[in-house]
Amino acid sequence: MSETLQGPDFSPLYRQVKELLLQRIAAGHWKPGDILPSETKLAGEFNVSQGTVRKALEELAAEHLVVRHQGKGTFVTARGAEQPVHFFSMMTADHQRLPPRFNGKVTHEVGLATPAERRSLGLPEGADVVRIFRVRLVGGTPSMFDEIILARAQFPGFEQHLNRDDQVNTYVIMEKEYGVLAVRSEEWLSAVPAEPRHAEVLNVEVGQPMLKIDRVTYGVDGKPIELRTVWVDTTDCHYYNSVS
Amino acid sequence: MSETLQGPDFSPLYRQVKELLLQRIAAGHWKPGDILPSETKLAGEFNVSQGTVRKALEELAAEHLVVRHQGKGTFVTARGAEQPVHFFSMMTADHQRLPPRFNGKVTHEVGLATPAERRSLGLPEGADVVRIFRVRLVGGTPSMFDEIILARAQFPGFEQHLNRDDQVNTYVIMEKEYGVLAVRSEEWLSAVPAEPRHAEVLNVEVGQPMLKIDRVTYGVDGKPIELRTVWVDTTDCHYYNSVS
DNA sequence: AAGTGGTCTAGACCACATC
DNA sequence: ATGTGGTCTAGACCACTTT
Repeated sequence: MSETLQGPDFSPLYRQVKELLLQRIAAGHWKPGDILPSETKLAGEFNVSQGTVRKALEELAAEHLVVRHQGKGTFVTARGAEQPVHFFSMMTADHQRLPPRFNGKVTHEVGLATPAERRSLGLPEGADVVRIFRVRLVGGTPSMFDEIILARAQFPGFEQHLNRDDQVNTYVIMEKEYGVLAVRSEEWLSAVPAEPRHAEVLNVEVGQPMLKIDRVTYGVDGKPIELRTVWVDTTDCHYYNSVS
Repeated sequence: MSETLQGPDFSPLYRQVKELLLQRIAAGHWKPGDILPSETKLAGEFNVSQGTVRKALEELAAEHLVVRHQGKGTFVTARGAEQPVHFFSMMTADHQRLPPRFNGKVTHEVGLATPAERRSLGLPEGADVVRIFRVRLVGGTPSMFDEIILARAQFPGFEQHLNRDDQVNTYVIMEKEYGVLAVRSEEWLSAVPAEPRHAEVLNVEVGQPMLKIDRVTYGVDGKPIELRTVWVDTTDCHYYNSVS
């Protein structure tokens, strides 16, 4: 790595190191929760200085792909009971995080992806998707209606995992069962009238204002892995965002 | 700065440097748009290494308090036509930024702050607030209703600045007229039925779903400077958020 | 040519966790 | 005692901007 690079695809050394680490994480060489080699070892392996490896790791940490602990080491991000998914923005009225809790009735359907779904998920024509529906509870009362859309080929049998527990997080399942790490989401919010199918299960009137959240979630490689729409009765909770 | 600090209020050198720079910006020693001394000069002044100053500046840049340009220098963040406020999350239906445009009819009232307003703004009992009301246009049609609440003592005559132009940004006014830099916002979103006062000016039916955004904005010193509630008709626009 | 921030290196010492 | 990441330093060279 000592020769000078100048080509059009030039990038700083630490970014090249970051890219290599990213590829190994994406390929499952290190799995969520695994410890990475120390800065010194990585520096030796890549023939760069420890400071260069450090800068690569700091960027990965800023993107929540790894977690660093002084005295312990650097670990691939793992979600679970201890480490909740950080990109979940619903809060109770008194600004507490919402504990994940569902009513246990998960339904699903398998079908051909619509053109819009294919575009958003990057799927070829004729691909199948799984659409999963469930209801989230806030303080015991049904308040949110989830519709989750996944590529069937990427997550075969996904819906079965959701039926096993009433508080499973879909991103934890993706991680533990399919080795797919959710990294980033884009969300679009609007206010819409409650539809009959929501009124039925959420104990609201048809037409009552609901917060609608359209979300696309991306994996380590930057490709979309999930589409989700959530309809929320915001009587008892809010969507929180801190922006700087 | 060579003696070892160990006390309960210990903080790394680069954070102390950052704090000093922050204080100077907050005090108006450097104003928005001003260039800061180079890393080398700051390092000399503070008797630390250039790398330590760099780390302080990088943190300030990450928080959008300064902007760095290779070959030119480091500048205090300035908002305006060129550099729009980055924490404005409403997008048109086709994912474009909304140009700021108001209908020009700004109304306001001055009154005693309510207990809730005092708590949110950190005001003493008996303090006055100004409440400003205006309507934002999306593609020419009125779509958003703003209620802006400010401490009267901090921003005397603020409402007059809003009447001068139909596309002024309140944070630009705070910066240019009062030397107050808005740095961070917290927002809470919910869906609510349109009230009569909104229906009247936004051309919607009473009861129609509206996106309600409650926002608190903080200044350089971390103290709240503005309360705002925005009611949005999300027919033609969405609230966008990218979360990682 | 001179000055700026961006990258890279090498080495020192510290704080923290584990053995 | 050892190993980890966190801080701090000093110096080199590069890329970009302005004079």
